[in-house]
Amino acid sequence: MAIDTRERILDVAERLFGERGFQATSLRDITTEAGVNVASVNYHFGSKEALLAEVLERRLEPINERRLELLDAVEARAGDGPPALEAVIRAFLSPPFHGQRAWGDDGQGFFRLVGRIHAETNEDFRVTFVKQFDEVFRRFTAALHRALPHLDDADMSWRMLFMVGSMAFTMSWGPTLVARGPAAARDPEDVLESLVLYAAAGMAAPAGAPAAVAAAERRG
Amino acid sequence: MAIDTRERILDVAERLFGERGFQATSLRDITTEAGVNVASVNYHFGSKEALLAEVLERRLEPINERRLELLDAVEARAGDGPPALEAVIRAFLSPPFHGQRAWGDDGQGFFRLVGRIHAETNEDFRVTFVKQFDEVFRRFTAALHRALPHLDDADMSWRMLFMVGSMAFTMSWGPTLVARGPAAARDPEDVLESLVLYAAAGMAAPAGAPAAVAAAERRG
DNA sequence: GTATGATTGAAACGAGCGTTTGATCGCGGG
DNA sequence: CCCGCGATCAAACGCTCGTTTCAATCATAC
Repeated sequence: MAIDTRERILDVAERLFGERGFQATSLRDITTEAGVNVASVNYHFGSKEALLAEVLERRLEPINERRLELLDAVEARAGDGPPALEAVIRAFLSPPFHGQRAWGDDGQGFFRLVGRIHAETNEDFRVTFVKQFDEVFRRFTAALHRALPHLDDADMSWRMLFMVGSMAFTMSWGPTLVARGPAAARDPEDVLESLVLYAAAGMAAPAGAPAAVAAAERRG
Repeated sequence: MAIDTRERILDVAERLFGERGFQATSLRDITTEAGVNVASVNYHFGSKEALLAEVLERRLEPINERRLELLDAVEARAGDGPPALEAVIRAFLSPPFHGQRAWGDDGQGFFRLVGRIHAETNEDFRVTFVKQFDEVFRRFTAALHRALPHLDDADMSWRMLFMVGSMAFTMSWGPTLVARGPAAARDPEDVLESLVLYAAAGMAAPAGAPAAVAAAERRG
């Protein structure tokens, strides 16, 4: 009956998981809205968790591919020298923003889902989830190390966490912020640009002394 | 039987909500572990949602109070001039880090919960949740505007979102990161210090032109 | 000591969940 | 023509959930 049951399920699941969260969305919500039978989810995907995994993979794979492409270009441009910090960061941050009607009446599904998924789910799922980013993290960590040689491994890990946090949070709360405060309304491209500037400046901040040392220095 | 049933419930709920998330934690999980009857949650709090609200409020209220105290001190020190950017940001970021055994074997409960709660829950709950921060946001927005007069309202809103995102994400994923990469292990105080430096640099970044203008300029 | 109101307890309620089952449908190849 | 098979369907399964009920228990004031 349906043109493609699998795709219909994936589309609706993406939107509802994004709007309500994974746990709060029932398979019956999804299948009813998609106009398919409840059993078809288990038939096509095996389980609700597997459906979530496929929803994520369908979008994340091209995004991570694009990130690596852009990073390749940035590194090629840099030659043997250190790559341009802002360009590296833009290569990382821009793919999830593109091709998304990020906020507005529709199309927030995946955008919000990505934000949500970082905080929901259990520890096991986190581990599987992180694996999808292994190569991306490795490549970008190396590039950022070359661009910012004054940071040690720990500094770099934490600052990348900060950057991903800003991104995820923006994707999750951006629509809420835009809906509540018209003053903040912005084209997603502009927000991306703000985020790149912010992250680049944060990344480039001087390495701090450990808190204990800093406190001691403040004391004299 | 219990010394204080209410407190026992709140303690266990805080930990389990943090470890597993709100939806994934059942009242029976909580009451069993707390050694109290299932019905006592509804008796003392009214509902599961109300329990969550109280778990959050119990910690957030003193945190937000402390934020305002610290901001008062920073502004008093600044007199009529603009307050010190880094000090304002530290006033905002440090209270949730203090008094928490942020990572390690125990005591991650609230720390992770705060990170989670930003991404979980439905739109209705978000609105109620945000209200708790009304005064804090107003005060800090004003202080940051004085410290960073080159930013307009929209820029400021988005950058504060970026900052909160870094914080929330760090609280949620910090324990995971520390558990997985010993290289990244750090005292929570040190991570806080890194976060302050990162956020201060990001906040102070030059205001960007809208993306369309920037693209036009790149074209010449 | 007893009345009173707050608290706790065991049990059940009804609803919704993810998943499974087995019958049925549609359709291209022998 | 019908066989075989992937896809779909209605229905049910077993379970867990948040919440409610109502009797038992406790602490306290008279």
